[in-house]
Amino acid sequence: MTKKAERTTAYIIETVAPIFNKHGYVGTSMSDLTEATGLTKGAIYGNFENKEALALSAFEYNRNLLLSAIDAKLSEDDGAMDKLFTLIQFYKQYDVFTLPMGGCPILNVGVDAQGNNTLLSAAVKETIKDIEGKIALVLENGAKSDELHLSVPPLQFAKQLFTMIQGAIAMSTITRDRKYLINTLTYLEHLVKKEIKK
Amino acid sequence: MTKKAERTTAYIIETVAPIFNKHGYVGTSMSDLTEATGLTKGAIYGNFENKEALALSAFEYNRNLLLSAIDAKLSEDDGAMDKLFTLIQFYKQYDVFTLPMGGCPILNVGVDAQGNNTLLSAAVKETIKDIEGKIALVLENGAKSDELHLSVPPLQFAKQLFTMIQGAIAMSTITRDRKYLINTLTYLEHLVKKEIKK
DNA sequence: TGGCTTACATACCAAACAGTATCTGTTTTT
DNA sequence: AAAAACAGATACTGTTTGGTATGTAAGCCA
Repeated sequence: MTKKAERTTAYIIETVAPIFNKHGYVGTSMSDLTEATGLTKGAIYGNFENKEALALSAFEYNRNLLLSAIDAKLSEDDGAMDKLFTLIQFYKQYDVFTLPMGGCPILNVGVDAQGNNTLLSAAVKETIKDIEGKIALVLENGAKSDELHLSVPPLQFAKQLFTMIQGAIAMSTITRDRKYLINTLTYLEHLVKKEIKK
Repeated sequence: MTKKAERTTAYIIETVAPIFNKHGYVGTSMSDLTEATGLTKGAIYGNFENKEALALSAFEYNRNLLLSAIDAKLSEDDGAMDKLFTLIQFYKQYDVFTLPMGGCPILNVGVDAQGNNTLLSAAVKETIKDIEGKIALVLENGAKSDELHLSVPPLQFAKQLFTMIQGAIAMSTITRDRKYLINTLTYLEHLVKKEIKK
């Protein structure tokens, strides 16, 4: 059986992650967290060195949820083209997927931590690199198996695609209008088809 | 001659705008602002009702800088196509343009105020609508004069274009890598050419 | 230049901030 | 079941927060 503290640590992270993601690092106070968890500061500081370490763990938790979901989607189908379309389909619902974690962690933490918090913004950068790598891998395999053709290197195409997706995410979170997400990803679907399908 | 307080008010806004934009609303303390301006809280609260009103004025200041720059770029050329390319060229340098104001106000304030601050996030939404409208107008005129053809309504195309631009801005600010900006806008240049040029 | 007005500084407020030392009750191990 | 280890609550630290009442000096107009 897991030790008491381990369960508490996990519970704190789960509870706290959406709050940090929604209100930002400075926008989240320790008393917000004690209120949400029903625990005291003694309990939280017993499990985490300080506020920053907790925020970092919270981001990593959200990030893992996201990366796992992407991995799951990318392993649903066999063909590279199908993998891409499934991913696009996933991002069409990205707003409802990220709702329980308080929005897109990449956008929220990335913008929030920009400049102010080295650790957090490094973690976000790493996450972006991860996702771009996953997409690039799909493209590379698709190119190797002659399923698709690329006019630019796989990683560059992956970056372009992800940039546009992230744009749709940014616009729909800022305006709270999910049409940005749906319209852009529908367009990307058609763009990918036209651009790289053999 | 302008009255003393008017000049002070203007001075405060100019000085404070990049700070709010960079560190966010809660991330900016009144003492940050007294330090930056060299003024005291008495001076600031004599010119602004409260912190929120000051932050709103600060955003509006940055927003006007941005809108004016866009207007200037869009009136440089005559043709709709040229206007679009000049705009794209402007956004290729958007990072150096927004450097003195502490980054993109739409992205920074939009994400920061999301949910937490009704006034600010409404102002951001309004700004987005403004820019999309400006782009749509160019497209509409270009379509009327048969300079370009659109498969979707002008406003929808404008929204798509702006979404992708905003994606490039988001990625380059989060990663601090201006390649996202340059590559994406170079791609958009070619996309616009292929998609709507007659 | 006198006297009124306006602009800013000083000094202060209660509340909230992150963080911690200490104590107690509960697990866990022997 | 007793001892040792640990987890979490309580109560507190000094500092900083946004905001304000009052004092003072500069600006402005007659």
